[in-house]
Amino acid sequence: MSKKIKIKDIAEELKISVTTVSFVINGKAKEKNISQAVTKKILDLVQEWGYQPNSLAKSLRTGKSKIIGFLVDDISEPFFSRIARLIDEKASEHGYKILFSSTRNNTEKAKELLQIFRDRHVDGYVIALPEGLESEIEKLIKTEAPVVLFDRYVQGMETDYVLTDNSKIVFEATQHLIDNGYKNIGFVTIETEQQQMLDRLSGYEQAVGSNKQTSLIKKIKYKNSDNMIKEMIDFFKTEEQLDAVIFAANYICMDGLRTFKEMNIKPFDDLAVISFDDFELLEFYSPPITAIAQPINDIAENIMKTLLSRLNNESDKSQKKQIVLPATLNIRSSSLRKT
Amino acid sequence: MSKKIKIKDIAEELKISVTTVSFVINGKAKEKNISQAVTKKILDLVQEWGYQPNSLAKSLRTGKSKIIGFLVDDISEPFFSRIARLIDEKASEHGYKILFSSTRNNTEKAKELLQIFRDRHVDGYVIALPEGLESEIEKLIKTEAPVVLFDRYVQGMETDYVLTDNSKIVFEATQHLIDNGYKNIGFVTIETEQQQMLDRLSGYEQAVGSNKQTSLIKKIKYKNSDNMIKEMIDFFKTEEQLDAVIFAANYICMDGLRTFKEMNIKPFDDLAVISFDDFELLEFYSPPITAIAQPINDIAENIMKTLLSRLNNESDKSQKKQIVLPATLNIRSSSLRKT
DNA sequence: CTGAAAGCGCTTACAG
DNA sequence: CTGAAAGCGCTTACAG
Repeated sequence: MSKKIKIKDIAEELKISVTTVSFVINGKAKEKNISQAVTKKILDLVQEWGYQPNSLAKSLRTGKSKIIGFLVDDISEPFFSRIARLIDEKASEHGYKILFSSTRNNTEKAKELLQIFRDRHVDGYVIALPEGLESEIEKLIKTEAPVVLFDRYVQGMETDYVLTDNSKIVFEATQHLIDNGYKNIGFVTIETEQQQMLDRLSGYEQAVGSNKQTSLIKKIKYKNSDNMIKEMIDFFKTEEQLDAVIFAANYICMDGLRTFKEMNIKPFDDLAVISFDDFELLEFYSPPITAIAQPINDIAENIMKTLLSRLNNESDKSQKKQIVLPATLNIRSSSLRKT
Repeated sequence: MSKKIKIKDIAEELKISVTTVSFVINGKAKEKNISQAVTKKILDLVQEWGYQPNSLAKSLRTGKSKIIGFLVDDISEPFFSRIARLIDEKASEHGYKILFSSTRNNTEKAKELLQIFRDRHVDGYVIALPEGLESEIEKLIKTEAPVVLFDRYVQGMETDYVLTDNSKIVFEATQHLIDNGYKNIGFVTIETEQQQMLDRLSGYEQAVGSNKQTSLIKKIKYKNSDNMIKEMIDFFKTEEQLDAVIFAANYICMDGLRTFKEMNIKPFDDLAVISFDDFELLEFYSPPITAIAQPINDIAENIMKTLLSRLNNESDKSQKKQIVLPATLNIRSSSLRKT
């Protein structure tokens, strides 16, 4: 293996100073008035030897690590892993890499991770805010490092974030059911303070309310699948009049479908169904299930646009960017009008 | 925000040398015969001030970054993102973090990424080998940094790896179909040199061969979904005698299901089906589809066990660890015997 | 038992 | 136009 080449080696070989080499490598040849001849000589040798600056030393000196910390509940959730991929692509284009970790709904762990990220001098953060971490994040935001939140937010928190317009699209989804003649629409969500979940709920409530229908809400304490299913069976048994149901998130819908299996409920025939979050399964289910699709590409793009402009100091720091993106309702058979 | 504390600050406050502070912080108090009193004084102040060593400086000095590079085709593929989560968990327990990137089937990009990882001095690598990167990886392996491959491998390559026993489980799956009376079993795979795909194919061929059945293999050049579907339609139309089919991977099965939709083929009724890789959709499909499940937990565990033992120099470097784990056949309705 | 000092590989203010 | 040197914050061989 070729021994690691240092800037000093280049300088010595060419009998010039490391300063000059450093300037040229960092593209400051023009600015620093380095002669064409010297510049070329350096670049050629760099090429020939395949010199790569030691990024650790660079980071230590400049205080920039070119690393972005990505913090979510669980990287294996499709929504998060897709965002991860897209963000990584964009980041790579700009010389950044992503350090990720999953908090697994554990506040203590999340705090630790934040500490580790800080300790490793990540240049910026992309975070789906876990519950209970609000004050830590507030502290973090006061730091120099830019922070972009997504998916979750806290009302009144002054920071950059990128969200889906949860309340609006759930309003539309509910209205779609109402328009198709459904009169007893249930809404299954979890017991939580997470603002995005509350927004989804409020979209439902507004639609139901403005149509003078009764709201039928089931809030389940999220522990595990078994518990979710038990609670849902209970809900579906109690509320016999139900003719439609909206599941407020991916994992809730999954457990909803498990419940259907258990209770032998057939979407559309027995109950109209809409899922928040679209995933492949819904398309292939029989009948195919109507779903709200979050604009994953747009979300990732806006996260990175915001973050990069912060990292490059292109935007006014005191002016926070708060972006709310529209979602789409993918209408399939499960929510059609009964004829 | 509190100014970042350095080791020097601690030393000055306590009127001792940084050497002593460094020894204590790194748990070498005993070894270096630092007095109890001094040790306690230091530890208390570290606690009080919340001192965290600058990991960049530490890395530069020691040459260890405590970062593991994770390289896969696409982090958003469920198989990979699940492995990512599990690996991150284990790594975190040992003070390591994961830097990830997706190669997106782009050899050039993969090479770049490897270079970046090297440049960032990652301590170890976990890689699902992309095609065309064999020689790069060989080079990497000769380096000091430990490399653990998973999912993919190259025959004859001397390295640590963790694999699923592809050929055996596909043999079993094929045999299962044969035992259930199927006589014209097709196998849909992609045109590739990837060893794990060839192993799956060979499992099929052995089973079919040893039962004196004819092999019906469709190798599709992987470009995109549309192309896959087109080719599959072609295959299913040509091979009319087909009474069962095995899809050699997750994404092939997805396109297979799309093809079924297009052609109005119903699994089991029209064609017995088995998928390599189990995912939620298959369980909910009607009828539920039999699938080969890779032992994700075991894979992740073995990757990290191997990697950590290398990182700690606990195992003989010349002795490579090659682990092959058994998979499971989850039998569902799509492959049952026709009565 | 403890400390002064070199060095990891860079960048950059300063000097000429 | 170019260079000598300080310094980022650590660790550790060496000295006492």
